[in-house]
Amino acid sequence: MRIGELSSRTGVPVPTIKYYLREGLLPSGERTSPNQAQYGDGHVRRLKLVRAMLEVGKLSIAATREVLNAIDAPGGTLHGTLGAAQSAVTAEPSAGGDEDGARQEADRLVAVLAERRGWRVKPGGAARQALIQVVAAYQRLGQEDLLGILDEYAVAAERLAAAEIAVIAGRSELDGQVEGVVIGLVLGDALMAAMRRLAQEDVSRRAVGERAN
Amino acid sequence: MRIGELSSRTGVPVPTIKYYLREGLLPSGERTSPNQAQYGDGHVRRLKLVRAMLEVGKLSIAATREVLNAIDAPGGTLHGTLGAAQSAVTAEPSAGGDEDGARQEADRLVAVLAERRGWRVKPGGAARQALIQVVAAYQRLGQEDLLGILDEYAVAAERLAAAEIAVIAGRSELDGQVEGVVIGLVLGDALMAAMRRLAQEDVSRRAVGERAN
DNA sequence: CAAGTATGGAGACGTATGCTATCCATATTG
DNA sequence: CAATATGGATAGCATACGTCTCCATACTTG
Repeated sequence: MRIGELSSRTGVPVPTIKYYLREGLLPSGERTSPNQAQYGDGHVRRLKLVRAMLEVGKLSIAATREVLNAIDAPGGTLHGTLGAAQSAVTAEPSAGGDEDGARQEADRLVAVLAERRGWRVKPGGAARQALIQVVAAYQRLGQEDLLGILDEYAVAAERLAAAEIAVIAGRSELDGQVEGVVIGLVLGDALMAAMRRLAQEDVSRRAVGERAN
Repeated sequence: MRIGELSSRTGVPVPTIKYYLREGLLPSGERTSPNQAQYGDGHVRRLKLVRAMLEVGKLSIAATREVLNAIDAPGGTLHGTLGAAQSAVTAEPSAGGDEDGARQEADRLVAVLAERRGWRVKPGGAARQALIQVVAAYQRLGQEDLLGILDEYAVAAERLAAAEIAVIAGRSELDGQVEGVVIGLVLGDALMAAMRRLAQEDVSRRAVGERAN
């Protein structure tokens, strides 16, 4: 198929597809003449993935490109791909000062948590740094009591990660596994966020005892 | 204190504070003369909250303003404030077409889920629409099997929401409660996302049997 | 096979966002 | 009293994510 059909099959405007091609989010089609190219089902699939990461996952173009590179990297292990994708989606923490020491306190809290849960995670890893940042923010806002349920979050995260990996490990082809892990990573955030809102709405409605929402 | 001290106490540059004042993210100080104003601890507090929502919560200036308005709205119930804050942080879904019908399928799936969990949530609510969007994305990407663990997500979300509300309900002043609910909403997403990455890292490391991370 | 439309490729252009910089008259400070 | 800071307002800047315009070439439709 040519670009027009790729567009109509995915709902993505032609100029936007051209833009993605330029940005390296989509491999170019197979050239049949100097200015003609053929696209296949793989392009449709990839384009849908790109849109999902951009629109649902709210990734930037650059982050999306890095994630795709991680997926496409040949010979990577699942674990390696996940790590690469994680650092792609986790913006590093803008190196702000830490006058109040919340950063160090948070670091300690996270270390204790990891210990308690038996997590062996890289000290300098993107995921860990991100968590430290968030915990520090809670502290700076004087919301230490909310950090009391940190373990609830941890348990929830553990269970979800385990369930997700179990589903993905059950897939036959490796390609599907790699893609699944990354989709679970990127879209999973959005899924959990939406689910949390829904649950909050319900719990808060009950707590307040409001009739018929 | 004057703006300079407000700046040094929060680490936010003076021009940025001025910008926030203009954008209505921060109330202006108490004028002592035509071009002098006094800021207090409330301003420090509010400014920290603003920064946390922008940097950690990744909210836009506009969303931040709406959330603050929800917090400041007089006479709102906790439930009402949560609802207002939720629609502020949940961008509406850009009204794209749904040629493939994934949208309808997702809608049905979410309805069934809500039924199964006993959730009474607004059909047109922002949270629900967001979830439908995410579920539709999974389907469009052919990741239906990952939706098999939707209930795990739901249970996790329920537990977290309940724990959070319990902590907040235990607070004495209403102001603290309102702020807590909103912080739990905004920063909670970031917290859960970071936690998920950490757990994924650990689970994937175990699954792959890698030695010493 | 002629006329009209679509394509690939590349650069210019547009819009939104989140700050920074510059001015300036007035206040404060050393 | 000279140097610095303030508030207020306007202008400028960088980044991000597209969209528009061109153009020579290729399809395709009557």
